[in-house]
Amino acid sequence: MSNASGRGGLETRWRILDAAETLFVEHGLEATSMRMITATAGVNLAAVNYHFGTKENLIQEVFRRRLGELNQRRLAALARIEEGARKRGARIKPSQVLEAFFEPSLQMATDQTHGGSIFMQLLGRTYTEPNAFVRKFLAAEYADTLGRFLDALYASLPGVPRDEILWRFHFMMGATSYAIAGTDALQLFAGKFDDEDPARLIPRLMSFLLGGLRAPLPGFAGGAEAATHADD
Amino acid sequence: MSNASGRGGLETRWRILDAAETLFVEHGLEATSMRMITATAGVNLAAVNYHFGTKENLIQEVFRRRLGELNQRRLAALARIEEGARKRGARIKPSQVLEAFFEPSLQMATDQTHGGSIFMQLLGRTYTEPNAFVRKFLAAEYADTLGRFLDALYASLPGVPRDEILWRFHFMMGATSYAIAGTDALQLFAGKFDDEDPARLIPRLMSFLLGGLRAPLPGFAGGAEAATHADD
DNA sequence: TTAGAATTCAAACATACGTTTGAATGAGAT
DNA sequence: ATCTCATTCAAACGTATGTTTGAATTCTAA
Repeated sequence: MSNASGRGGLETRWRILDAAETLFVEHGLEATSMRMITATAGVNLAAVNYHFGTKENLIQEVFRRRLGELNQRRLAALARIEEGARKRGARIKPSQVLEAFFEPSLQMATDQTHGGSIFMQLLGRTYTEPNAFVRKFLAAEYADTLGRFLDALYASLPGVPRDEILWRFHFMMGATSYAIAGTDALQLFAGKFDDEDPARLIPRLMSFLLGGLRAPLPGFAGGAEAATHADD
Repeated sequence: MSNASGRGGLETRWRILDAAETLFVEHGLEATSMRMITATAGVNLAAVNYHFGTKENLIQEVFRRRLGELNQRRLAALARIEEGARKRGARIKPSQVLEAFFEPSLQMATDQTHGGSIFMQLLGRTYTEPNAFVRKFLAAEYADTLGRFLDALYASLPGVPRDEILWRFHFMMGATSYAIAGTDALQLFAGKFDDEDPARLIPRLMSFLLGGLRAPLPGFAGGAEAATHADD
């Protein structure tokens, strides 16, 4: 092995990852230079290339470090509700699927103590990242989790066309990304945003997402789902 | 005046604006260089600085060119429904406000003939742009329109706390941006996206947005609006 | 204590960036 | 035809980028 605890390679790696994560949120991926990162981290310029090879690899590591835990929490929550439904012999409710997917990210985003709150801002902004390699990497990193959740959602909404479910899931991810990525756009018109309790964001968004999912299908008279109406 | 029709300064300006618009969508604002723009436009490198001064000014011009028309269409639609409601002595319906705001952008985004479809992709991605000056510029450019629509939405939902309305409008903008900015994120998991008719996006999204707006308020028993009750 | 590997460091690498310059070119007006 | 002014052009400007290098330093293990 290389080094023990205090100094040495391992801490340098973490300092770089933390600095990069913060700077990526503030300035974006491309606009954040290696020199900004190493200066913020308090390490030598060459340390990034020594520990990560290239800037692209560093970006991937910044995402991988948090995304793995996030998706594991999501899949664990999904397994839990699937198990509960199996025991009761009932079908999973769509609201449960949404909660299993979106609540972990919202908790990560609003948890002050956890370092992930900065990362969730970054992730929310990066979904629409034009950079090709970042999009490819994110899509690959998400493939399994997203596929599992879509299947669960299909199963929870038997009569509803899969296209419609897919689109609505897409819309929901957009609303969530906005909610997490920052309120800058609207903050100018209503100063009430900042003094709000960030924990209230979760029920607010979940309520909105469920309403959108249950909305009547376009061109249909009936609604997308009849089962839930349980969320007070 | 300087030049007549075919060649000359005016056409150069437009070629640069069109090229920049397209490249900004593909690569992002920072990753698009002056040399890429001028090469695509088929003009000399110095032409950008000659006609627009700096790259930042060019970015602003790219947005201003389309954003003015978009917001004028929105405000015209809002004035129309306000006039109609005034004549009937009735209150404006929230769904009408949403349609007045979101439909013009969706039409611009899905209209193949209009050059604005590329721009709407750009706009959707830029809402979460980390670049400070772009965010400030966009916020200023949107201030009037957004204020007018929020007031109309408040008036259409008396009884509902303004904070909740503000948040939900924020969520709706997120869902819309995602819908417009591209389906790349989900396209990998279901190949059904591309062969869809883009015109169907409008009713799909509008239905989702209305469902989200009408969802029960978090911590309340009743719904945000009593008019619809249409789900399931 | 010493050998050896891992890590840090200052300096330089080649390349790309946005911008500026000054001469060449074009068309319109006198 | 000549003057004039807007525009185009090739070339260079200074600066910043990501990456590499080779020597100095630090830590680990024998």
